Amino acid sequence: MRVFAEHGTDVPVIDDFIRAAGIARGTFYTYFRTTAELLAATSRDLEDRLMVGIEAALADHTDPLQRLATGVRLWLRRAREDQVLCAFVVRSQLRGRLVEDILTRDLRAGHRQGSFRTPGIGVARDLVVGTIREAMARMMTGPVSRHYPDQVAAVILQGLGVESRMIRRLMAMPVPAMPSVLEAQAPVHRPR
Amino acid sequence: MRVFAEHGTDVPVIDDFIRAAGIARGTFYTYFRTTAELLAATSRDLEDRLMVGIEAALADHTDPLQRLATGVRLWLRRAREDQVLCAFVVRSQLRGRLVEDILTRDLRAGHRQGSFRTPGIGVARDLVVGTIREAMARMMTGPVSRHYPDQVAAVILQGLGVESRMIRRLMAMPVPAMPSVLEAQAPVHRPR
Amino acid sequence: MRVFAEHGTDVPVIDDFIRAAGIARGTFYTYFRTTAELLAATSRDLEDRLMVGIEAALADHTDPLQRLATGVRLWLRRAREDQVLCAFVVRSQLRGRLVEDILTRDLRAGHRQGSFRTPGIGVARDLVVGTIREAMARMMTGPVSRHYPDQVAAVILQGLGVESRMIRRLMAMPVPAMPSVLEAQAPVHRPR
Amino acid sequence: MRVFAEHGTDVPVIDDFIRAAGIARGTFYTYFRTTAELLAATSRDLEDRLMVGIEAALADHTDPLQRLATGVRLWLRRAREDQVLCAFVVRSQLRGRLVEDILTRDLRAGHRQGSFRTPGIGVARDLVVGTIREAMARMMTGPVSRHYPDQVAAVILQGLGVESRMIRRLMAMPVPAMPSVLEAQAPVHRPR
DNA sequence: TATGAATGAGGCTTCATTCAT
DNA sequence: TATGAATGAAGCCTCATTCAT
Repeated sequence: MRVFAEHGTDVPVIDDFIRAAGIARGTFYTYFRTTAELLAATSRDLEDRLMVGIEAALADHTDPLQRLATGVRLWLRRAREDQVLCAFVVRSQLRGRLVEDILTRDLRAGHRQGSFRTPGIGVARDLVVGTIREAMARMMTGPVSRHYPDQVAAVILQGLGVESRMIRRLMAMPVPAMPSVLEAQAPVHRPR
Repeated sequence: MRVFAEHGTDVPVIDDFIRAAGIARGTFYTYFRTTAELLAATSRDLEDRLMVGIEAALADHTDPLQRLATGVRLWLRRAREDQVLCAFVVRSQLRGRLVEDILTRDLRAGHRQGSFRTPGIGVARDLVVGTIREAMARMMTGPVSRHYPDQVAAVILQGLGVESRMIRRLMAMPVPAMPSVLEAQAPVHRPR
Repeated sequence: MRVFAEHGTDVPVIDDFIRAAGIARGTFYTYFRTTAELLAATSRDLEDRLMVGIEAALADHTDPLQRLATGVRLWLRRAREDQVLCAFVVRSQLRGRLVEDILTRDLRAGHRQGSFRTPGIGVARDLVVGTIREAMARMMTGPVSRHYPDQVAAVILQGLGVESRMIRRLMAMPVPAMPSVLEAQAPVHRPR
Repeated sequence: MRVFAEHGTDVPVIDDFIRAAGIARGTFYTYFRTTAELLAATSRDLEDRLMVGIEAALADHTDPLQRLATGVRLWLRRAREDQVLCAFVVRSQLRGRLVEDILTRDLRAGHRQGSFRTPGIGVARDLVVGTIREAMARMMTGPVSRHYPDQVAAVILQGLGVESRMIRRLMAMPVPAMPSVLEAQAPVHRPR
């Protein structure tokens, strides 16, 4: 993830990975055929870790509005602490399946119960995903205010049609802790 | 632009351009030193055409809210008609200076006069840029409803804190025509 | 043998053998240092089986003309039943010592007693070996008539100067059975 | 041709060719994608030169027996003077279309008019091709007697059923000169 | 004696860049 | 100013070989 993130416009080459991993050229090919394949595996791994962690933290919440508000705040706070994560997500055009599924489900539920008011689910999703991505692009290039994550979450909710008073109340709530232990639980990659 | 747009993850190579342009290898170097230089020139050209066109259409408007609403609608309508444009912008991470300057100016002005209510200009800008970019990513991959551009514009305005009634009024207004003649006026690139 | 035979122009690699044999990479090196060494062992093994079998079938014959006629017929009949054998011999440029020795001895003896009339032993050997090889190349690529082996044997004898009447008589003789048991007796390869 | 011929068991690598040709690595790929492609082109070129030369020398002859006898003698004499040619043909398993076509035509015609007596055209062809190839394999490894080419031609004709007296008469005839100028007329290879 | 992950030398291929015409 | 063959640096990939288990 770090190698992918650190490389700017130019695509990282296999040499970068083997140097970072401290392995031999040939060893790379025992596990991946191309860097694209490695990118896919890394994305999947990242999504697994991050989204599973957030889901665990949201275990108690059932209200879609609260779930979404808390989920976005958790994601952005986590992102703010990790420029590498931001760079990776921004560069890799990550659109994890798990992210899409959970987000869409909550948007739909919130729409049904009248928490969100947008011209459709798709548009709502584009607002959420696009704004978060742009926020990560900003956090990737430099430090931001401690309040930035919640400010972004607030405009997102505002864009979804949530009332100002409710937004203020949601932002006043404490965010649950993300089980950091999950960070270590990297799924083992099976050699090809 | 088409060559840049059509290339997915992998960066296009000089060969792609000379084949598309029907010129000889050496001729490329009469005009550009690298593909990065060509990309910069293409971006600048695109920005010139698009933003100058929108500015021209907004000539009459002075109210920042109206300017922003109309500008976003024009941009998205134009984008909807041109998948290549969308792909190019999404892929090239284009952040034109002109776009940033005009957008920031209008956001600031609108904020000052109370039209927008967000926790800051930066957050507002991230919402606008991120959502538009995501919308273009969607339009890049397939056709969308005729109403999609205005729906996206509506949630953006909602995210900026504009009242629903006002949004409806703005969306009901006709968009001015973009001087299509500009499309043809590709600024001539001077050989280096 | 099958792996060597199936590979066309390109040389087979160790991976091909371990896959075919169902053994691990490292196990190969317990028995052979290189694929060339394996090829040599395979050739020797093949020669042992084939030539020893033919010699056994020729045990009763002492007349060099009859020995040669019968030996060639046996070889070609055996080859006709086994495309893999043909491919292996054609591809490996096999020139077994045993084959050369026995063939040369019979040609010389037949020459001395006036059965063969050629400008020399070497030329005779080239005719026999070259034609048999070419016949195997033909049988390697597809099925041939049941009579093909004997037809090839006939032109070879004709090339050696044997009279037509004698050729007909030789071809009318039944070929002795090759002790098929030998087929199974693969000499055990001693680990290095 | 020289590079292909000089390499023994091991396949020549692109480096061998660029060194022999005195060109840069990349230049190779302007003309050929693989060494196999180069081999094919070289074979075609060789066949063109050699067979066209022999055909020119046979221009006066119409009798299939005389054509075949002279053609084989010319081929073998030419081969005797050029170990590189021999090595190349033996190694490349060359079976040029032109060779096959002309040979088959003459064998068929000779068969029809009773000059050849073999159990079939295919068998006759295998005898001719196989024996010539084996002769070239011999000439490839070392020098042979001045008479060797004609001796080989003689056993081939004998194998085709030509009478001894006739063979002697044919071998006594002088061989026509092969237009050596053709050697220089290498067909130009078009870049891919 | 079998295993198979790790190794790195050797060969392959692309592609930006030059330059004589 | 256009052309396109030639160039060679840079990165890719295979595969023979080792070695700890």
